[in-house]
Amino acid sequence: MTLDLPKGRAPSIRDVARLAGVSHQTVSRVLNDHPSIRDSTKAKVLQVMEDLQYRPNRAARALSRGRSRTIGLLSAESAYGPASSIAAIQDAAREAGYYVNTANLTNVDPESIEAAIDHLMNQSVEGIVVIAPQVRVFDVLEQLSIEVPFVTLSSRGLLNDNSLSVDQMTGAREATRHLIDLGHRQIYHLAGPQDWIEAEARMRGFLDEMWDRDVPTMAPILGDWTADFGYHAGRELLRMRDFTAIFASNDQMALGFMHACREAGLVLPRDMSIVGFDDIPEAAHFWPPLTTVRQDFAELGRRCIALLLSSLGDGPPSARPEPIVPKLVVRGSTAPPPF
Amino acid sequence: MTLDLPKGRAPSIRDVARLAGVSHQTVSRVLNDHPSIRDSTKAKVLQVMEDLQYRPNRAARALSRGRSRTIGLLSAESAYGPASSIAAIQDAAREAGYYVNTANLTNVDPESIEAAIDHLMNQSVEGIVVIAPQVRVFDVLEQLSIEVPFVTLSSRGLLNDNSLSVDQMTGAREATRHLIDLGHRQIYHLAGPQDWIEAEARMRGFLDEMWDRDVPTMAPILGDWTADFGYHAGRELLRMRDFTAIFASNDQMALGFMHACREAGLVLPRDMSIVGFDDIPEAAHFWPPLTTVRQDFAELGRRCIALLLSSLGDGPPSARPEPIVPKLVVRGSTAPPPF
DNA sequence: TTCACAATTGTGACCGTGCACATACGACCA
DNA sequence: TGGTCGTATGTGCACGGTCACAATTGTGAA
Repeated sequence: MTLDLPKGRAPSIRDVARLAGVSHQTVSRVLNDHPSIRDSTKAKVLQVMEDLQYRPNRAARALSRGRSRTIGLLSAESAYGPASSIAAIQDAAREAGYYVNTANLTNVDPESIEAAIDHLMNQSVEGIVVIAPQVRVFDVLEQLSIEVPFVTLSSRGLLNDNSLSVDQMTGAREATRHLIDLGHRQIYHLAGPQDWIEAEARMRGFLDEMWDRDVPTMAPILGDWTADFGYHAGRELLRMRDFTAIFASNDQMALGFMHACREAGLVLPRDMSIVGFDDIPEAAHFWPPLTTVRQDFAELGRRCIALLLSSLGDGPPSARPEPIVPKLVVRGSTAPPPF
Repeated sequence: MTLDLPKGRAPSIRDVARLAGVSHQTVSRVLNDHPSIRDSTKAKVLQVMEDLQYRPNRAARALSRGRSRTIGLLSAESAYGPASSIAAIQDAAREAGYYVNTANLTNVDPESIEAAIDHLMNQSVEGIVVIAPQVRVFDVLEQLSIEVPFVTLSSRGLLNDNSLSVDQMTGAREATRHLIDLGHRQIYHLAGPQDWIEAEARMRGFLDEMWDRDVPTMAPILGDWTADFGYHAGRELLRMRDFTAIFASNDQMALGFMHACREAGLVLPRDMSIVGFDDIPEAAHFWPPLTTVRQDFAELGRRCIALLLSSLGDGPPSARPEPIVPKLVVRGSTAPPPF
């Protein structure tokens, strides 16, 4: 006495209801774990669902509830760090029953940013996570007056204060202090691109520490995060050997700089001390192994979702979270100055 | 004479219709670029949409059309390569008017894989892209009998033949040939994890080339892609200096191996030749700069979406695409053997 | 038994859009 | 003048869930 089903169409709660001999509303209740359903009824319905390979239709649910359970992720194609936060974000969101829709940003001109946000808004995302740490992106976001809660992964107390970050300044200060403590007095800083928030914070940390310790500073070099840049900058800088240490704003640039040093015949770390930032997994195997600052990107990603969910009214009303403090990892690329 | 709108609710086509003095269906036609609409009518409707900041409701659209315009991306947390394909996939999909939903795979046990696929299916994705090149993932996929078209990024002609890949074998053969041509006869292969399809293909390429050139092979070392592994494996291998060259299955392991070489007092490339695979952006700045095999991951990602879209009936019926051929990049980490 | 009340289940409308079909309008031809 | 056709627009319902509310059943106390 099997009733047959409309073929070519996925089964709906009404199909399930008919076969289970209940009303569609009862099926809906089973789906949503409504408290007052007789166990026997529930079992029967679940059995039919199983038989029919029933899957709730997300669009219908979103439509009738007015909630999409989707989070948008705006990410700028970029370095190691963000990439490892992204996985954490997706995992955390999924665990909380949300879907994640990603939009990539290849350019940071206002049009692209707006287009990407638009793309996300068009799918009725309930919240947005922004991992695009360029200053410019934030400026655009600020003007866009986005209608949904959003969280940014960077350290500027702007907008709705929903921003999270690693405490870049402290990390940079530690790195700088380490060099000063070793006895270095001529220290360059290989900074990240001017318009990156992280780059700015690291540079500030460097400058502040130098200032506090009364060490005369040399103008930072503005780079672009790549190993290539570190290499070329190194070639330039090493013409005048007027420094004994360098603090690079990320590990890639540090690597490129090391390359330039070896090419110039320097022995590391005897002739030159180098500190990086990020602690990418390869840093321990550079030659010499790189002294750097470790950040916990995964933790950052998880907190990010926690914060967003609390904005959405889901999850605990997370207190304004403290920034994650990064940690200096001393390896073989730093030593006292040669004289 | 502005009619006011229900507040607290986003405007719908009916709201637009009312204000524009037309029927909701006319508004729908404007949205979908229906050919027979008077220009004046269309302009009027568009104006009202603009005024109201109207956004079509995606859920409603998906429900009524029965299409979600969403693609699922199943990705295994992994190395450099896939990461750079992902951005390309997302861009290409967005350009084609699709949304991308990502599910990460942290474990590759069958339950996790099934859960991830389930997560994607639950949002009514129309197709799935799989970037999870472990053999196991494919085995599970094969058994799961997924109801939507899907494309995989790897070189096994299985399932619906919708798989794309870089021709790993050819790349590996070229790398190996390069070492043999330099005069090396004792060559180790530092392979990737057994269960990765790429790892297998590269190992096969290595073995085939060695065989064809009548060079006796030594058993490959099975690694885990990390620089750490390359380092530790290197320490072991270098106890017996019974080889003059090594072909590592990715650049990270090559880096770790170089670390071990220097620690053992070897001068590179004089005492040891090393070839990697992938050409990550940092490889040119290793010490010495790494000879490696370059793959175009972005192109791979783009083709991937093209293939999936054609399965979905969108886009041109792309002919079965040829695999992308990687290219050997010779740098400073290879030289003739010492004797 | 009978009533109050809680537990369980059913009914119908609604969410916002697209589809099938009906209708109105104008042009053109016989 | 009437009929035919093509363009432009309107009407009503379906999509698959959820919500508010109504109806039914079961349980214990009076």
